[in-house]
Amino acid sequence: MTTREFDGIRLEKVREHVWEIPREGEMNVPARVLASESLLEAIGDDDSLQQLKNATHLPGMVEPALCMPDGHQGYGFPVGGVGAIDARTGCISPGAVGYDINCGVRMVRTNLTYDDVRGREEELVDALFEAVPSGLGGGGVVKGTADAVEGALERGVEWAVEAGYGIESDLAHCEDEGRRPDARPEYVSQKAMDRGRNQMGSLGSGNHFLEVQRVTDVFRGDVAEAYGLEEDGIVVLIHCGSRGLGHQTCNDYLRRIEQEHGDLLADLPDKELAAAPAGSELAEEYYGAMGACINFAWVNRQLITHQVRETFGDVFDADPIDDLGMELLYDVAHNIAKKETHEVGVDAEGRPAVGDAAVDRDERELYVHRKGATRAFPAGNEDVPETYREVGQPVIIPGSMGAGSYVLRGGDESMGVSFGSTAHGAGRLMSRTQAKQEFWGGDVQDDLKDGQQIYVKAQSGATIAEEAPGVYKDIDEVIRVSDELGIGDKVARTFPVCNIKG
DNA sequence: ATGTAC
Repeated sequence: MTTREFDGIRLEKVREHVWEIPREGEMNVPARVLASESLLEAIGDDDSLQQLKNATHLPGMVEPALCMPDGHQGYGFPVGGVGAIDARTGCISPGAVGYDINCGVRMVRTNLTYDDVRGREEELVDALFEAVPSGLGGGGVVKGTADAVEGALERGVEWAVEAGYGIESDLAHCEDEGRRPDARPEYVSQKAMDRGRNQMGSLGSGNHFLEVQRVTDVFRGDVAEAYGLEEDGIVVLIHCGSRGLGHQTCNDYLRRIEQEHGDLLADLPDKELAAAPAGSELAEEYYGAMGACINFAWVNRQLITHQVRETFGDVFDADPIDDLGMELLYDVAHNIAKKETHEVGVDAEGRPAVGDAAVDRDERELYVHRKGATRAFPAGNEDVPETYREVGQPVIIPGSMGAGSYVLRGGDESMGVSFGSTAHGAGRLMSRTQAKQEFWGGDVQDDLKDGQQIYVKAQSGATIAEEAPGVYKDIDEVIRVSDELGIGDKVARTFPVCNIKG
């Protein structure tokens, strides 16, 4: 048997791209890493494996805890982690969702080709930079009145479209149609709402960005056609989340868990995994508040989409919808927990079980935590919008600003292998601190422009250094693993034209 | 990720 060991954690190769940390001690289930040998080396280089192992201690975890091929260490639970926990007997963990609730990415297609934008990159990047608020702190597209914040939290994209910031088809082209049915705005604190108030329609900082891209490769022509993608076509990618509002909400509930459920916390190997027991008031309140933050993040990306459409309309002197065909291709969340029903192994008494103890499979309602992982439902799944149901859910996976991105479709194996999930990006190779020691923002910017005709404009040079292409794993390798496992199939590849950052 | 710290 092929094995690998990192800092005393041993992994056994189950099959190609699947590595298992066997169950031992207090682990409820084994853990699995979905990675090629080279990606596993990168994942084993930080604390991800220990964090993944720790997460198997969470009560009610069913089936192995998973790390996607782009995984790296995060707060308590790895970024790139998927944890499926029984929604009746288990728990829900804010750290396994992430501080940036519904950080996610959407792609807007256009009728433009690369020839239409070549030579006008600087004009375009300047106009977008002007139109889309970015960077730390406040300033949004709309005035965040109490009614606006409330509408966004309660109704998501539906609110934004009714307020004039989108078109009807935007709703269907968004995960959950841009609205979590179980959102409970009353469980979002006043402090969180105050932080979100003047951030409605703002990119933020860190790895968040807005990028104009050209399609360089089409791998599955029929699926690309269903998605409205063609080689040489121009698309726009928007990557951001719920800003201060989601961050505050995560923080609020972590503190409340510490105060109200210290007993559960004491049994966990890492305080950062703090979880509210399923069925508790706190679990219900966090789940409802998180749903509202999810809606807020969707509104955020929707308002930015509106600004992008207006800007393209101005720059190309055309109607963004009728002439430029700027329809939303799809919007995916990659920091989220949702109640979903999946098949899990059960023992003779019908209790969730793994390995030899599992004698049958049965459906269970689970809190599926996807932290830095993207839902990737296959063709035929009823949660895939009707227009895409025959080909599978679009999965948008951004790479670094020097490498480009991928559009995948949910693969036929995703439900059985990864609770209908795949990777969410290239995944960091080093910390932000280390990145700033290795790179200088201005140099990175010059190299991208001179070497690859990629025009980057950012609020802060430090952010460019933190997000330098060399800070990330190889996106092609991440996607290869997803494709070969059959959890997310390659549809098209894009390459950056211009990029704005916080 | 984040009014980059309780």
